[in-house]
Amino acid sequence: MRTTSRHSRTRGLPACTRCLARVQGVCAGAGRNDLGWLERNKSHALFDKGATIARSGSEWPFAGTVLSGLASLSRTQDRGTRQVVGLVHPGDFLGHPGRTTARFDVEALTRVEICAVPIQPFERFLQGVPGMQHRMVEMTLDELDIARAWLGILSRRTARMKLASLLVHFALRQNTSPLPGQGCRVDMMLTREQIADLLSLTFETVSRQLTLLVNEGLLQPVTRRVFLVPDLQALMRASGDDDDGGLKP
Amino acid sequence: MRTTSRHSRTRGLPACTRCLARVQGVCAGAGRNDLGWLERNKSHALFDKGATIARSGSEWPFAGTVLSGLASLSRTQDRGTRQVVGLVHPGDFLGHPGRTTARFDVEALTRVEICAVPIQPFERFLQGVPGMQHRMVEMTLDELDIARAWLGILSRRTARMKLASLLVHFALRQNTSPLPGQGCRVDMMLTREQIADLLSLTFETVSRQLTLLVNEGLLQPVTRRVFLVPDLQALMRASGDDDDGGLKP
DNA sequence: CGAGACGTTGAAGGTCTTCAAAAGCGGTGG
DNA sequence: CCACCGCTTTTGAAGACCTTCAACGTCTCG
Repeated sequence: MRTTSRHSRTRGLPACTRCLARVQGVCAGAGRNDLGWLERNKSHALFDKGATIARSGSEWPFAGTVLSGLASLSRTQDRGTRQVVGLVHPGDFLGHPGRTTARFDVEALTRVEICAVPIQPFERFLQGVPGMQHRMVEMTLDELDIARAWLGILSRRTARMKLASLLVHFALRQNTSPLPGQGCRVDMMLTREQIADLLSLTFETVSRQLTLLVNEGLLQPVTRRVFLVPDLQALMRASGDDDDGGLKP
Repeated sequence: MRTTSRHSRTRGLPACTRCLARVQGVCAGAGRNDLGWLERNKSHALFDKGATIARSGSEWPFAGTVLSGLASLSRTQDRGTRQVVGLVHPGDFLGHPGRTTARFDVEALTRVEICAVPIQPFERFLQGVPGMQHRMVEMTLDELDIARAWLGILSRRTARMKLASLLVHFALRQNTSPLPGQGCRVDMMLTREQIADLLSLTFETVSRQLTLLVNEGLLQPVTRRVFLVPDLQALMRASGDDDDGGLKP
């Protein structure tokens, strides 16, 4: 298995104009002319599952947008124990303006595909495009909101609630407009062990709670990591105080 | 008990030049001349314990720095349940540039004293002072780091570890330079119930774990909410994987 | 002092973890 | 193709941990 990353110039990358980052990512702040600069300077970075994308304390290798896969931001505590403090989904941006060193380890939880621009040219580029500068600030604020939303997941009291919250989180990230009452698809992309890691649980508990949710009809297994959610509202209810899952008269 | 806030013009406020915000807060980005503007426009806001400082979705009433007390940022879930997503300590800033509505409820956990500036004049002021603009971005990034550090506390597996983490968090915020091997003082400022709320535990568990930590000599009670930490390193060890509390041979 | 909020302690029960075993799935090579 | 291997997932049983319900101290302030 490859554990290193491969960079390749632009090859295989979608044109900026049809990239998802154009709509929701950094590039939403770029004008049409600026896109040309990005188009010329971007390159493709691939990371295999388990690869380290950035290490806490060391320099950010690049600024970039995740195109596919899933990465985790984690802190390594004093001794060995690792704590995940956030997830990076497709469309999310990696790197911060004015901050050259990483504050957290970034690890590829699955195979990860990134559209990357070398950090220094990007910084200089930012100076000249006020729209993108402003966009970067906005994105930092968004990131803050996301970190706090993530807190809301982790701080749930029971394993059931944590898991339901995480499923909802993935569902909302993967389904652009989940209609209420409409079913939707959720790809966890992770092993039970990785999920357990995220939620500070054991993989056995994750497995048990998942089968419970399936038995209750809140989930339908498609593959082992992909589920159908028949009723997202119901799942959201299960992620909160849900003692009345056993309906009270 | 008063539940509303009182604003009073500058009276009782320390001069900007000797304010802690000058060193570590927003104002660290301000020049000497800019301080004059702040000095003229700042006012004093007092909130009693339990008072709402800002409500999610509604407009920020002001931009300001907390001078004393402790406030919580919390999300109100779909139904009733409230989840704390962060703490605001003295020296911390409230409000965001370019974002006029609050994303979270801000509640005074104790009596809170704030040095406030009306939001619109402050926004205009920011435009003219590049140093402070930059400082605001930095502070947002810091806030992000703090939110993620907070995640590290909440995601601890056992009540003992959560509590130890929170104690360390407070210790580091309240003691500017805690020397290793040196004792330090921690003021929790909160009731057992509020602590339990923060950590998603019950107040009984908090009480029990605190007495355990005291019995082990990791804490010495000063008052019910103030403790002496004889060995901060030891407490930090207790906040991680600490099975060897029962020393292994 | 008496009331009310805050804090401690005990016992029973539920949830999660730990240790252990076995089954399912995906590859590789004979 | 199938046997085999490693990794993932499920399931079971025992025990640790946390919560719940309840009673009792303690502190503070009118």
